[in-house]
Amino acid sequence: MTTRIVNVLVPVALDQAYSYRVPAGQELAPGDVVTVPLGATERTGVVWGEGHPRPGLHNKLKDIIGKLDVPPLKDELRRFVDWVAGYTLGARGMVLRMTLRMGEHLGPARDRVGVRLAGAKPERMTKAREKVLALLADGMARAKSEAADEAGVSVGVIDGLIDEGTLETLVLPPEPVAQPPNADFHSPDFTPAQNEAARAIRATVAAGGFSATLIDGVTGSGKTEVYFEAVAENIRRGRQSLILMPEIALTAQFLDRFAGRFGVRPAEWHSQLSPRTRARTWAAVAAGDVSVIVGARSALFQPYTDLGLIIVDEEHDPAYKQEDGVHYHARDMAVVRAHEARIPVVLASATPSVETEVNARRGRYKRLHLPERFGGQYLPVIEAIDLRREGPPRGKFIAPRLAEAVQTALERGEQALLFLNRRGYAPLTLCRACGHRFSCPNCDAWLVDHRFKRRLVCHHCGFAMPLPEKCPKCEAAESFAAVGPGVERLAEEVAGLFPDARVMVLSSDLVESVERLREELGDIAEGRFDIVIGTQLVAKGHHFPKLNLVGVIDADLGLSNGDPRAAERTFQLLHQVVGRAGREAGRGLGFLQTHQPEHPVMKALIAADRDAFYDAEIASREAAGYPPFGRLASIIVSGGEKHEAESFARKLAAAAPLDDDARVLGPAEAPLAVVRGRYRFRLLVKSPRAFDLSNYLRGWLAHAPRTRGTLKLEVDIDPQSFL
DNA sequence: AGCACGCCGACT
DNA sequence: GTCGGCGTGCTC
Repeated sequence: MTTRIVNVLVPVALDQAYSYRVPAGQELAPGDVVTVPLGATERTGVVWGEGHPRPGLHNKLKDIIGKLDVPPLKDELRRFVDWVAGYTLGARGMVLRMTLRMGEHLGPARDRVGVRLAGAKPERMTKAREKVLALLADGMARAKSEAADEAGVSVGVIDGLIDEGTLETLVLPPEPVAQPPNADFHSPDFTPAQNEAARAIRATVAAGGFSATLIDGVTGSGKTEVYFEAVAENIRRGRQSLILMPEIALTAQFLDRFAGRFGVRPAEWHSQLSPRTRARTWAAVAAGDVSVIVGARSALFQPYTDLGLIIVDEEHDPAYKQEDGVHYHARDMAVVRAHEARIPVVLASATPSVETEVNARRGRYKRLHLPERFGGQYLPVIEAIDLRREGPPRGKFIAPRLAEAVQTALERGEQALLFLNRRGYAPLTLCRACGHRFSCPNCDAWLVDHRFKRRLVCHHCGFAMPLPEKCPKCEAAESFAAVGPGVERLAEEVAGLFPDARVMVLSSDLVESVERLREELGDIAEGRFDIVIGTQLVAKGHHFPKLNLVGVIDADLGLSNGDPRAAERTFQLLHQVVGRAGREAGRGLGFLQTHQPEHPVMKALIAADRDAFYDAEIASREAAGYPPFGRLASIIVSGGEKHEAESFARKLAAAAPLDDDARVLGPAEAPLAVVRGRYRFRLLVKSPRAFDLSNYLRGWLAHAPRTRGTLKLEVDIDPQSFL
């Protein structure tokens, strides 16, 4: 009898599935999760298909060790893994790894100890014991810790009652990861526009099959409530729903909103889950016990048994792009997965990505437009402050007109937000005597002065040093000058202008913990601060009812870096930030301090003419052949030695196959030429939209020289940033 | 990605 | 003389 051979994909950096012998009597099918020997260790892998005996490999074949007691990965998911690997040029094993990140110990869940009344009265009665007995009088079993909590006593009391025989213990079934949501728990009051959108999206879900829908509406227009209707419809049909969010937007506030609509909180999936919860959630998703999961991008790779709907909230958010390991864009892959599974995908945004906007304009995506804010929420009036004509005094960063507006807000007892997307005190420190500039020893970047922490810090590698007494070059004392503003410096200026105002500075490096940040945001919402100074941390999340004024200190900040998405990013970020003004009072005011008020981004924001921005941006992308009108890939070659990295990048470029449709640009020094002591060179590949760029790159790299030593090569299809 | 193997510098 | 640094190459 010949032994059966199967191919098993292991979650390591291998593109190939390896062949293993199936022990006699072992039943295996594609998708089964198995343990196999690999090198010196054992790994968990997935049966990817039938294997065939290959000469020369005979005596190398090892036996499958065993099969795990979890549901097999669906064909649909395996195809998705293959597709993502093929598209991104990542090793298939590394893509599979994302679906198997479920915690190592998938074994049976730890027993939960429950208690219930057994009968016998305790010899000694105490207040605490009375409380426990009263609670358990109904005869129902409860988890030990729950019973203690609810009775308001310590577990010691429970243990005492168990010892006396008053209570008995039993093994409780494991607690479900999430309770089943109720599609009809609460029916929201909708405006006519929302009603129409909700009706349309329910119909889309009911129709089934692949479709892509953009829910397009400003913050406060009820996008979430509308896509909840899609989720509700999908729940009624008994299928699983995935709601993707940028990690940072996955807040308690959102989970509560979900609970308000569906009666229970959804299951969560993100990087901060404990290993145990991770494993249980994975198993529950694979078993079909979870109906709705809300998660960050990695939730896309979960082993759903019957996924019926994917929502991508804030679809334009740059956080959807994974920049390390397998480079993938979760929004794009969500569309692919939906297509693969033949289910609807819903994208939601107030400022869609240009890609999505183009798809909506061309009718490839259905657009559901939610035109206005509801519940007394209004859009702010936006004005530019032309820094060439009415800029602040030298060394200051708040223009007189903005300062006046802040003063007015304070007099009215309202809040003001000053937005500056730059951490620290000043982005550059130089010596006035000799011109020496402090730069990072490991990176091609200036050291940022962080006065609160009394350090000069590199934002790319984390290098930090105290500011020396004297200039390290010319030894001049007291000669340092801070150049440019950061939020800390802005706080100093604000303290000088408005000495009585209560000021809060919010910046990621000043955040101690997520809970602390939540408290601080809560404090702001409740009006315990007058002026908030913040980086992009303040752009999303909490709603501040008393905030009516937003001042953008440097609206041009993101525009200058030669990145093809700079304008889009800036528009999205500033739109979100100024949109925070006046959501309740209806007299929101936003100021953009800019050197280029005629820039399409500024003009569109000021005129509240979003379409004007998209028109201009789409036209310029089309003219340049940039996405979505063409394809783009970047290859970063890096190495510890500059010459070595550069010459390898040149050899790589020289090895590029000739093709009329593929243009290879570079190598050029990457915009961040040195990071963490590694020299970086970048190649860009441009092609028409219809060209299979992934395949071209695969062919190229297969015959390109191999990296040696410290050299590293990173391929990024659809790069989102050129850094 | 792990992990072992292997070849050069400072130490119980 | 060995311990251990991490560069290189392999994993059915």
